[in-house]
Amino acid sequence: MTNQHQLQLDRVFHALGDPTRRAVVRRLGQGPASVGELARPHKMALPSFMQHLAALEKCGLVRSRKVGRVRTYRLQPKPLKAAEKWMVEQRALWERRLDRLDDYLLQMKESET
Amino acid sequence: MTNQHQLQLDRVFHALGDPTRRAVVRRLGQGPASVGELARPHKMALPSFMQHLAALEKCGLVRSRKVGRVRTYRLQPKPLKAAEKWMVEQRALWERRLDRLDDYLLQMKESET
DNA sequence: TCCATACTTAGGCATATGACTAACCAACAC
DNA sequence: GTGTTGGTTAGTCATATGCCTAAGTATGGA
Repeated sequence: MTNQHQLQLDRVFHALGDPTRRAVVRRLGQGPASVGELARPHKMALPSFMQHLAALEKCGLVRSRKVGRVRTYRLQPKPLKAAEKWMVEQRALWERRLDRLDDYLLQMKESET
Repeated sequence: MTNQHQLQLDRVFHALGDPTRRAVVRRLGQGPASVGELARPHKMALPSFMQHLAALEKCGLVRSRKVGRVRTYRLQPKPLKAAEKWMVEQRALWERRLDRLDDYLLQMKESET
């Protein structure tokens, strides 16, 4: 695990730690959308909302392209997968340990007889 | 999805958005540990480190119990699973959409002939 | 050309975060 | 009971975050 990846994970998790930004990720799961479309459901000044978009783009969860005066955002799968991977790995380790613990306790129980 | 759950997710993701706290989670995956044990690998004043533990406990990722003068922390699986679930769901939606898109493009291609 | 649309930039402000030191308890261990 | 260990509280400080308003830019349409 390189430092770069660590920093990336930091940013991704931090980005997801906000309901507005998670809502944006959910929305973009349905397909690309413009700044205006994304902002509409959130009662928040546009510049404030754009900071959230910037955070999402900075951590790579999202990409944008401007055509004419419209900027369109789309979801980017890799960072989400990386974060998911981290959690799945953690859980795997944790569960493996509990399995070993079960074995151990089982052996204890058997050796009682 | 209740507001409570939202808030919980906010806190969990935020908690994971810090390398020190992720390291603690990884460490606790191996089994419970005391404050001192957890703190040792991190060159940071103890009170600073304890703030991280507090953050982890506040979002439910971790629980602690004090016996004598030693406080022992253990991992708590539920919130981690909740966060993982959110991500898996997101990815599922996103991939389903891409599948439909593939179908669509495929149909376009077929109708060309 | 003139106006509306769709963002963008600049700047300000309150609160939250993350780190520190210093001083403080509460159990052991002698 | 005196000192040591393990943790806790209190208080300070710098920076980051998240929101706002006001003003600016650039595109597209009439």
